[in-house]
This record gives sequence, structure tokens and C-alpha cells, in this order.
Amino acid sequence: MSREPLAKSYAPREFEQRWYSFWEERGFFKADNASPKPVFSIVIPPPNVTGSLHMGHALQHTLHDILVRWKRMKGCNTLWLPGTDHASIAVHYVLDKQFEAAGKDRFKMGRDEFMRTAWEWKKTSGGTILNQMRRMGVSCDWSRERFTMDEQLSRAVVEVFVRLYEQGLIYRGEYIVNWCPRCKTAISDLEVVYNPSRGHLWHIKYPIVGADGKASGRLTVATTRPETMLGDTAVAVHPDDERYAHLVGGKVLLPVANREIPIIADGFVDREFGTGVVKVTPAHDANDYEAGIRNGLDKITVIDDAGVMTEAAGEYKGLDRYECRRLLVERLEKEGFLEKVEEYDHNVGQCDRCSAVVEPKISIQWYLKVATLAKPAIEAVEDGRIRFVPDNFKKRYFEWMYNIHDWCISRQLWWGHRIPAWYCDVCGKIVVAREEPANCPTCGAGLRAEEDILDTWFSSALWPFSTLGWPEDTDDLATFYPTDTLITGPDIIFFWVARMIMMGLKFTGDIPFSQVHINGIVRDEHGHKMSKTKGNIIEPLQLIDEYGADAVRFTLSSMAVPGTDIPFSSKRMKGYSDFANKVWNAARFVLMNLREEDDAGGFAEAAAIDGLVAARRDAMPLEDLWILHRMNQTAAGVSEALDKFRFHEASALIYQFFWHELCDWYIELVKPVLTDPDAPEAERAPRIRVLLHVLDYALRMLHPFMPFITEEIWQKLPHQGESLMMAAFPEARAALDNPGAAQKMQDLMELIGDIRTLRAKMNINPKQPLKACLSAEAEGAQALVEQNLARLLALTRLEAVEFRDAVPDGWLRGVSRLGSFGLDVPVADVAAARKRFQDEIKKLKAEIEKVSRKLDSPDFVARAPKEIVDENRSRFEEMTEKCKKLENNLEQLPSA
RNA sequence: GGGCGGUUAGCUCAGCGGCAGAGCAUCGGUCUUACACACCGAGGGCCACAGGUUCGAACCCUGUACCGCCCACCA
Repeated sequence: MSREPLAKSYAPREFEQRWYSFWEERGFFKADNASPKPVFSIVIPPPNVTGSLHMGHALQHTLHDILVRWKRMKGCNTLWLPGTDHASIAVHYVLDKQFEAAGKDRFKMGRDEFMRTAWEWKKTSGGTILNQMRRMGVSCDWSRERFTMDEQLSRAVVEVFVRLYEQGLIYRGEYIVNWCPRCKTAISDLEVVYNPSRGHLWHIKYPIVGADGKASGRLTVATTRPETMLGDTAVAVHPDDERYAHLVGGKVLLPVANREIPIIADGFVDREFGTGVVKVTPAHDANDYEAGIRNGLDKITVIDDAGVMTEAAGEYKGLDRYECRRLLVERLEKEGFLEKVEEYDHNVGQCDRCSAVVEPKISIQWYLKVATLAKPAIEAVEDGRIRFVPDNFKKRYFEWMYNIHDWCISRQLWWGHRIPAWYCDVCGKIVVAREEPANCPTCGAGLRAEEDILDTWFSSALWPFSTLGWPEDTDDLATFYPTDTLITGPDIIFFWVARMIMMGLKFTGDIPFSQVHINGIVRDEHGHKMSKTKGNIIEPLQLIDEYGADAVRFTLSSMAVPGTDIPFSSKRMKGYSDFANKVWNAARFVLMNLREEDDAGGFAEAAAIDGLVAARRDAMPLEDLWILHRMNQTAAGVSEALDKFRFHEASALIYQFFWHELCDWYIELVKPVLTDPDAPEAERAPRIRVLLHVLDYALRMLHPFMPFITEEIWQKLPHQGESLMMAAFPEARAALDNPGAAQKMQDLMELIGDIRTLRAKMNINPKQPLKACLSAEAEGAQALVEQNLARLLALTRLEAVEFRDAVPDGWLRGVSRLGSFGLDVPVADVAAARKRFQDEIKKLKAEIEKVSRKLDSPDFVARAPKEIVDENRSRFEEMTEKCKKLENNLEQLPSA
């Protein structure tokens, strides 16, 4: 095998897409519904077809892909099912804008033409986000891509609707709903977002009609929406309010409209608010609507579907609601009905999608009774069959589920699943059926199809099983349902997660997933929400262009603490991009120094290395034993962290291991062997095996996080198998555990660190070759240093180390755990040296004082766990000893 | 009005009973032939405040103060 060296600089654009195509063409992403392997399955939270990749997607796709690649490498039959959501309102919004620009109108063009246009749009633009996802490196099974309006998924929707209707859980009725006058459809409670807004509170005087039919005094009502007074059908006071008790049963004259309306008593009135009198407009306020029903009031609709005043508004007919408000207030003031106007802060409900101010409106809609579905869904979380990560999000879930209201599921839109209902205009029969009925089953007349479609979230609620073929009894469903993990944001726990749990339990009898991982929201570097108006949006695709997908993924993963928002900054981004560069260069260095002999395929495989360690354990260099031990621990730690969705922890473990252990120490230590062209093969080969094995396994650990760079490198290394993504993820191997070697290495590294610190602190030119001495006081210290002398000299740039009982006078002195050491340099600045020792002693003494106080406390010794006490004892001894040595060194300094 | 979360190094955040951590920034030194996107060092903390529990608290409990988020029909 001939090897091409890695390119001189890390240029992710050169290879990222190449490897993606490679993986996809080889079918590595595909799940197998006949495999005997353990299953791991995830369905994607389907992005809107109108969507384009934002940081939230980038985060979720990264986390999904890390889990999926990790499980795949762990030997699972892994499915990640991709797809998109038809997003009724969003599509309408996009198309409406296009129509507007072209001077068209969907109501004029008609339903059929609109739907043709919409499908056409979906065909050309609906795949944008999926292609953007590919750039992230997602390992989705594209052969199973789904769309919520696919023929099969639509069948599932109809099936669910019909069954729910047959069981009496879906009903149709007239109620007050949230109406968006821009989208011209009803929306559910969840789709209304309340934003604080500075408004006014108008105090309007309604003349009281006396017994004689003439005005006798006035009642003042306060309202934020004066235009609705045209639809008032009563004023109300609290039943126990003594101020107004005598008026109840009487009437007031509604100004402008000049209608007499009753004064009623109803408990919903708050006596403390305003004057304690409230105008009642049943057609335009949810509370008033309820009060209207309780009191048998009329409902007068004065605002229409588009937010325009109706016939019932009299002379204001045809005006926009806000224009009407302005004119009406003007007139009330002129005619003396306006008592005062106050500034008033209150919440205004706006449409989630288009931000238009929502208008409560009476209309006939379809509803789903959720209470019976909610019960088992609550139980599934209560008994732990479904777990939230972090756990406290279940509180939010419970809070909503316990107070759940019926769900308005009909929408007056066209793009979506049409409600499978037909009306007989002759006998009034409503038919709900799977197939369109020919005519009325009761009277035989022709039928009229329902115009409304379903709320988009209705089909989303079925996603985990509809995508797998339900209601058919498919192999996919049997194999991959229930899915394992759902990763999603906190914003759609109610919209989506809760409803999936309800529908999944109802129709499959099983939970849709067992874990719900709630990720945080990606914010800007100051923790502010990203928004177009703030102009602080970061585009993931731009980041990928600049830094590569691997660096973006690793950054997001490093910051992904469950349930915690992510302040994303380009500084952090750069840090992890540097990490990718580090990985690249480490690999390049190794590759540069390989020989032809190193190409033998599997020589760095796990079994071979385990065998090597077993056979040569005592003869192996310390750093080899150490790095294998650390690799082993890191692999175990990464899997443990990923098991708990602690992506930030897993990332940190690999980062630390790869950069600060593998690169900073291990590669530096093997450098002499690696780069020496004359090194005998017998000595070199076993070292290279270990190096290549550790590098290979480090790449495996890193692969779920940084799939592209690891594949690019791995393919150039001697390896077995077609692709890194199909290689085994490192498992902890008992053969590699070696805490003894790790401790020795630790001591050695500490000695090297102490020598370096001393040089740096005393400002000695790093290039200056020095002699050193060590009084090896710790047990085994001399042997350890002797055996690793070459390494020590190389890393400290010393030329020799002698073992002496005492540091000669006049040398620079230092103290390490292994013993006191000295450097053969004249102590130029005695005062500085003295101060260094004094500072160190002072610090150490404070520490000793703390520990000894602890040890002196009888309570501590008696009640703390034994290992803690022992730990403190040995720490105390160690510190005291070191302190003695430091003091000794201080004494031996020549006096200034 | 209810509920949840946050307050730790200059900045952004981990840690959540037993020696206060990371990345970036700062300071000093090195072009040591993988990487200056690097290397070697250093400095920097009453863990918001006040009580309590504990042998021991950044961590558990109670309260206070700010800051976020979620839910709720007060016109």
C-alpha cells in the first residue's frame, strides 16, 4: 500500500462532502429491519419544509448524529429517520407573500390551483433544509425519508381521526376561538404568544336608564378595546358588590350604538379592578363569552374574519378594527362619554407565525377531547417509562398535562390534511369516514366535503409511528418502534412531545420513545436570543464554510449542557477549530514518519495490542503503558457521558486526552524513536504499533463528534475495514488498565513540570543546556528517573542528571514529589530565589494549617469516612515533608 | 398571580457534600524540523447576600436581592 501524505494544512472543504457522498453511496446510513443486532432508533424532529438551517437545527442535528454514530459504532442496528413537516401556516405565509408580489390572491385562484402551486413549491424548494443537513454530516437513513403529507402518512392521519371520532373523542361545535385575521384561520391556545404592550385603558361612561326610562346617572366601565363596545350586550358587576347591588336588573344605554343593555351580576367580575364594572362582549372575548352563556346574553359579532368591522357595527362597517377604535374614541370624547384615558401595560395575544394581533371570535371548529388521552401520558412519565433529561422538565410537562384543555384541531387553510368529514345539507347528517362516501347514508342526498384541514401538529403527533408504516403492521414498525431517544427544544414540549406521547400510547399501546433529551436554545455570545431584528443571527452554513462542519459540531457539543442555553461565540468556535487543526497536524506528523513496514493492515488492532501488553508488560516504555491506560479510561468516560446525554463532558474528555495527553506528552515522548531514520526495526516496531493503535482509537472516539476529519485521517492510516464510521467504538479493556504505570508517569511529568517552572521563573534561557541533580528521596524515584532519563532530558532540555544526596551550594534549587533537585546555574538573583521559596512555603503552610485543623478535630476523625481521613493524613504528611525540604533549601541559599 | 431555573476567575460557562475547574482573554519566555491555529511557564476566586443543617457546604435547607424562562381570562 502506498500512502499519500496528508495535505499540509487542514482544509475541511477539500474532503467533507467527498466523505459524505462516500458514506451515503456505500449505504452506511441504512438501517436494516431484519438485522439481529440490538436496535437504536431515532426519528428526526421534522423541520418545516419552509425552513432553512439555523443554529437550533445545527445543535440538534449534531447531538442526534453523535448518538447515532456512537451507537452504530457500538454495534447497534441504527436508524435515524429523516423527513420534513408540511407546516400549514408557514407554507401559506410564504406563498401568500409570493402571491401578493404577483398581485394574486389565493381566494380568487381557488383551492385546486392553490394546492397545485403549493406542491410545485414543495417540489422545488422543500428539500433545501435536508440538503443543508447533509453538510452537517448527519447519518440519516435517506431511503426512509418521510414527509407528513406523504400518501402513507396521510392515511395514518385519516385513520387516527376516524377512530377518535368513532370513540367520541373528536367533536365539532361553536365556541370562541383564537382567530388570526391575517392567516384567516382559527389557531390553538398554544399558537398564541402573549407579548407585553403599552396600551390604553379607556374609561367610558354608560348612562343608567332609570325606572322612568330616562337617564339617571352613569356607570363607568374600563376597557382596553373600545371598538368592541359596539358588540356589548350587558355590563356586569360582582354579585356581592354593595356599591352596585341596587342597579342589578336595571339597564344602561350603550353610547353610540344607542341600545339598552342589562346590568347583570356575575362572579367573574373583579371588584378591585377599575370601577368594578365591566362591559360584556360575548362575541369578542373569551371571558365575556362564558359570562354570556351563563346569563343568556346575545352575541353580536362586530369584527369579521379579516379584522374589519361588520354590518353590526353600523356606521363603522368596513373599517379596520384599529381605525374604528380611533374614530370611536374621538366621538365618545366629543359627546362626553369618555371619562379618562390611562396608559396601560398589558399582554396582547399575537399569532405565533405571523405576529398579527389575535382576535377572539365565535366559530364552529373541530376539537379533540384530550383529558382521556392525557391520563396514560401522564402515567408514562410518572412511572418512569419515559424519562426527561434533565429531569426537572417533567414538571413543566405535568403542569401542562394536568391543566390540559381540549385542542382545537381544525384550521381554515388549504395546505394540510383535509378533515375527512362530509355534510348532508338535506338532512343535516355529518359523515366521518376513511373513504369519501358516495352520498348521504341517511337520506341518500349528495354530500358536501369539509373545507377545513387539521392543525399541522395533529400529523406531527403521529410521526414516530406513521413514519414507520402504521397503521400497516410493517417490519419497520416492529423493529424500530418504540424509538429510543427524542432530542428536542423546550419550546415544543407541549406542541409536540406531549401530543406524541398521547397519540403513541393511544394507537400503538406503547410509548413513542423512552428518553426525551431537552437541549438548550442557542443564543448569541451575550446570551441574547438570536433574531432578525437584533441582527445577531449566526448562520450555521457560514460557519461551516469558514471553519468546517467538524469544528461547528464539536463546538456545539462542547457547549451542550442538557437543558441549558448556549451562548455561542466565535471565540469558542475558533478554539475548537484550532482543535481540529491540532488533530490534523498530529496525524500528519505520524504519517510523515511511517515506514513501508508499518503498512501491515491489522497490526494495530485491539487484540494485537492486548497481546503485546501481556507479553511485554515489564519491558514496555512507561509512556506506552500510561497512554494505553489513559486511552482506556477516556473511552469508558466518553461512553458513560454519552449514555447520560452529557455531550459537553464527553467532548471535554476527548479534547483533553487528544491534545494535552496524546499530543503534548505522548507524541513528544515517542518523537525520538519516530523521527530517527536509524532506529532499528526491532525497537521501533512495537512503539509504532502502540502509537498507531492509540491514534486509531482516539479517532474512533472522536468520530461521532468530528466525522469528516477523523475519516479523512483514518483512511490514510494503516487500517482495516472500509470506513471509520463502521469501525468499532473503543470499549474499556481490562488488559490495558495500569494505575501503577499511570502514577509513575504522573510523578515523572510532575518532575518535568517542576524543572520547567524553575527555569521559567528564574528566567533561564530555554536553549541553555544545563546539568541537573536529583536527591531521589521518594521510593523508587531513582529507578524511575534512570529508566526514563532520555525522556526527561529531552523534555527539560537538560544535558545530564546526577543523583546526589544534597544539592550543591550555589545551584538553583527546587522541590518535586520525587525529591529535591538542583540546576547547575549560579544563583544570580538570591533575593528572587529567596522570595520564591518564601512564597511557596507560605502557601503550603496555610494549606497544612487547614488540613491539620481538620485532623485535630475529633469529630472529623470519628465521623468522616475512613478513606477521606486517610487521604487527608497522607496529604498532610506529603505537604509537611515538602515544606521541610523547601525550608531546607531556603536555609542553604547563600546570604545576600 | 403561580411555577421553574440562574447568580463560581476579566469574559462565556462547567462542577452540585470531602485539595475551586475549562475555554477564551491577560502576563513572561520560545520560530525546539506536526501544528505560532503552536509550545513552555505564570498570575487571577469571601463560589450573589444572610441564616441554618453537617465532622465538613460553591454544592443540602430557609430567607433576601437582582437576572432569565414557562404558565395564567383580570376587563
